[in-house]
Amino acid sequence: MGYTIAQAAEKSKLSCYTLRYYDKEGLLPFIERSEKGYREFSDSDLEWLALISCLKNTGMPIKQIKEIIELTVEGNETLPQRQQILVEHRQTVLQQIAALQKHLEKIDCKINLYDNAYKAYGEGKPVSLTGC
Amino acid sequence: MGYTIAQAAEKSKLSCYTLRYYDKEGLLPFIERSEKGYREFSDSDLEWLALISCLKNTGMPIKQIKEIIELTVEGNETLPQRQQILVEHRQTVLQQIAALQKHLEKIDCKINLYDNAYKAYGEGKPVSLTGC
DNA sequence: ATAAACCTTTGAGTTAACTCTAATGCAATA
DNA sequence: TATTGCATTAGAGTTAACTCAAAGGTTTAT
Repeated sequence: MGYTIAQAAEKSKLSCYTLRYYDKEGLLPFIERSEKGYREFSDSDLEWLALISCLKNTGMPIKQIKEIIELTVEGNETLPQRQQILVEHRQTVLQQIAALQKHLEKIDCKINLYDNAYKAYGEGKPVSLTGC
Repeated sequence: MGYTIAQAAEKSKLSCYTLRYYDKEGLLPFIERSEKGYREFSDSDLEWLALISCLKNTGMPIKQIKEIIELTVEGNETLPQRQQILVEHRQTVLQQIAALQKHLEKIDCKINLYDNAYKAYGEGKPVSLTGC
């Protein structure tokens, strides 16, 4: 019978609104409909949603996610292209992690600076916040 | 004399539009003005911009960045509050990195799966994309 | 059988963070 | 001194990704 949209929303941790929006944007062409037009989500649909969430949460725009879906619909000949998109996206994720780590260093340095500055302030010495 | 907005934009790698927008939003209360009303950015202003960019690029909303600026304007008594905001933000950055690393694992796993799937497809065997 | 709780669609509204346009003024140069 | 290029402002427009409201049909429980 499949899951209702509310059940799929709960399992995927997305809202019903978001699921309908994704459907409207062409991200869910594989979802079945009941006689009366209700969406019926299968377990494999939920796996797709997990991949979509993964890509979205790593900054892939919905338009590019849609490209992968469209290639998937075309069939197995497109497996290399789909993989290529993932390989390129993998690189951007690595870059995001590296950037965050660099930013983290700066934040850590600032936190230290604030410690020193507050001590200096308490002792009536000149307070400096520069250095990182 | 200080830097013009175009020079500050170049150095900070932000656009003039963005700098004016940040000013309008209250993120740059320390910027001086020339007689004729032109902004004059100092080196210390550029350091502030670097911190603002760091916080923005780690997902801090402009409203919260503004809070830090406002505390700074209040004086040295607010050093502990400002530090506290950074300490809490540090935690969110750690969580972002952890989340990205988890997503990266899934992407890596999918890339592998596509390899196997394409081989199976080439050999006329059943193609499966499930498993991660 | 009727109310409550689902589902549907279309299309409008929201939010953040820009991004640009228009009108205007100042500055540097041929 | 006229043109070119940079500066200013207010306010409108853009974009992505939702988020919701309205109007209606379906299902479930009393």
